[in-house]
Amino acid sequence: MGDSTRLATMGFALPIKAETSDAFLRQVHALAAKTGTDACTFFTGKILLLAAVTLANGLDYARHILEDFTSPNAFMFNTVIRGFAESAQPHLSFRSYAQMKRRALSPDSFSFAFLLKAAANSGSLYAGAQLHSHVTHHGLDHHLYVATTLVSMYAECGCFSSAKNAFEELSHPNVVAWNAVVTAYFRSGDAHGAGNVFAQMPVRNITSWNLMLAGYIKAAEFGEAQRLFMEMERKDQVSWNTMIVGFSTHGHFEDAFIFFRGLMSEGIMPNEVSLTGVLPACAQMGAFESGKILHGLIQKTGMTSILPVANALLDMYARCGNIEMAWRVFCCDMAKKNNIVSWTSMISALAMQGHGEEALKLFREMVMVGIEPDWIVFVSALYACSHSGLVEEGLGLFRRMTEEYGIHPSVEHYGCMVDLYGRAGLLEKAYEFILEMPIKPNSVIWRTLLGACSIHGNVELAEDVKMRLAEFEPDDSSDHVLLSNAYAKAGKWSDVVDIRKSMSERSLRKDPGWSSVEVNKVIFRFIACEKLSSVREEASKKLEEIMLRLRMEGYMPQVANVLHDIEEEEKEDAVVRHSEKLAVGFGIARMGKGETIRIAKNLRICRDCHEVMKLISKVFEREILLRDRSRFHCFRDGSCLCGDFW
DNA sequence: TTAGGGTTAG
Repeated sequence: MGDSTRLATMGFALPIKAETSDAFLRQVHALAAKTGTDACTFFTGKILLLAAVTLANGLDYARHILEDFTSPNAFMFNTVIRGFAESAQPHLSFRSYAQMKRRALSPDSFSFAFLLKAAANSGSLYAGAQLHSHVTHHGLDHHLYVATTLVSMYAECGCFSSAKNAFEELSHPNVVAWNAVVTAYFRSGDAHGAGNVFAQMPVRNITSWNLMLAGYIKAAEFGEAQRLFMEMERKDQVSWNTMIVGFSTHGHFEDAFIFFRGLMSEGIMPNEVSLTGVLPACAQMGAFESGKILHGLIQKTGMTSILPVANALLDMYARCGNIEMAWRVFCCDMAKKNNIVSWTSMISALAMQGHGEEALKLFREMVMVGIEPDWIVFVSALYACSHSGLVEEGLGLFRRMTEEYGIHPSVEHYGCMVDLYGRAGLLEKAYEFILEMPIKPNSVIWRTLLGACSIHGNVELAEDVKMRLAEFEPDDSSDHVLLSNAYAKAGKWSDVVDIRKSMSERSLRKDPGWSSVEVNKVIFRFIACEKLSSVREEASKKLEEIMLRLRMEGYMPQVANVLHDIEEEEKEDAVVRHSEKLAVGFGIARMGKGETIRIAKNLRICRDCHEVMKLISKVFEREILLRDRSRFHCFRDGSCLCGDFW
């Protein structure tokens, strides 16, 4: 067989999703040029397709091949248009389309399917509407595939009425077109309308059901999603994954676990989507033991080399406070290449434990190995600085972010800077910084400063900031609490009482705080004001015992003098029954002495709880690892590794 | 040899 025949045959044999190396493809192409095989549109078309789909810089390569080609056909252009449509720069598809027209080639239904996808992916209604008129001009607006893509494009670009019109153009829509219009309803925020269309559908397939699940969950209609899920005669892996991911991302972690177990008990093997769904639930809840079991499963199924899975695993260990295991995942599997997500998780992990210097070292290492920092990793690096009191380093980093990397600071970066000054006690600097910000400060920025005022007891500034915050959300209870903490820190008890009273009168309550603790691989979550249950009773009883013992050791609650004027009921909710105290009580009741009590909390720990945890660790000889909204606290022998800086 | 609808990490 001659070279040219062999190469042409290869054109047929090369599978599209093949793992192809850049060198191999270029070699094949060069050989083809020598033998004249590259004149074959079929062969070169396939090369273009392979380059566009599988190579890192394949699109530019493909475009160059196409430019040099004497007589390209529509297929070749479609391939490159498709490649760009799915890339990070979908608008480049339009350039290839222009080139196609310059070469006097007529776009077909395939071209428009890809081009409309490009318009959808770039969110450009302008481009989409223009393409629509080209579609009409070519008489393709009733084409099933093109019209379906039109529906999706308009929905994606936020133009619901046009999406509906495009659908109504179809005299015989098939199930895919129906599905597209249901998705369009959800996109427009009309879950009820989507439900009506779903009810009218002449035929449904499993995807119709699955997109209803996803739509209801995105609309926070969890009950509807559950009801539909129960009604489904057949559930595939996507159905289960939709529930796991959906419930997990909306903070319903227990439900995410239930669906994950449901998937397993159906005999379906969890895939990377199931795991990237359930691992964040473990991470948020601090479910270390459950996370370890998942790690075993991941190793057994060879998924450690799948980067999103490895990164979710790394983040789980980081958020469960096990930095050693996080390191192990970060370093171990040589088959996977850590990307910026892995580095960011590792940097945050170190920062959360107060290892600011090490976090910054890792950041520098990341830059050294050639990873271009993005805005998120800068948030983590700045967070590392603020949590370890590294003011100069933080300032330098903030400057370099713009000067060297051209990243314009977002409100998150400004927040870190305010925190950096604020925690370090440079409150006036923080205040000036906010006033000089080129973007309008939001409530988070002001609340960060208010938090710093409360730590340092600067009442005057706290009052000013509180006034500014009232413009945003006057009824936000956390602002009142922060101001009252500032008064407390400054010893102004009567002001504390006034605030608490006014909160009580206006029935402002704190966000329900929760804390979770893992006992024997089972997670127990305690919520501040929930009704009595047997578990809660057990925790409360133990807590009373513990507090009695602590009082005997000389502990005085920091709130005793704060709350003397407050209604009895209010006292109940207050510091005495903070959820982290219940969690630790439950941990002591149920766990053996040598076991670390791991607690995760959704809000920041208060000073009183921090003191109590320190005492418990000493009096009861327990190690307590507590992750709050801000960082990790590790209580051992009567002190915390955070050194009371948080 | 190319297509339309549903689930994926910081």
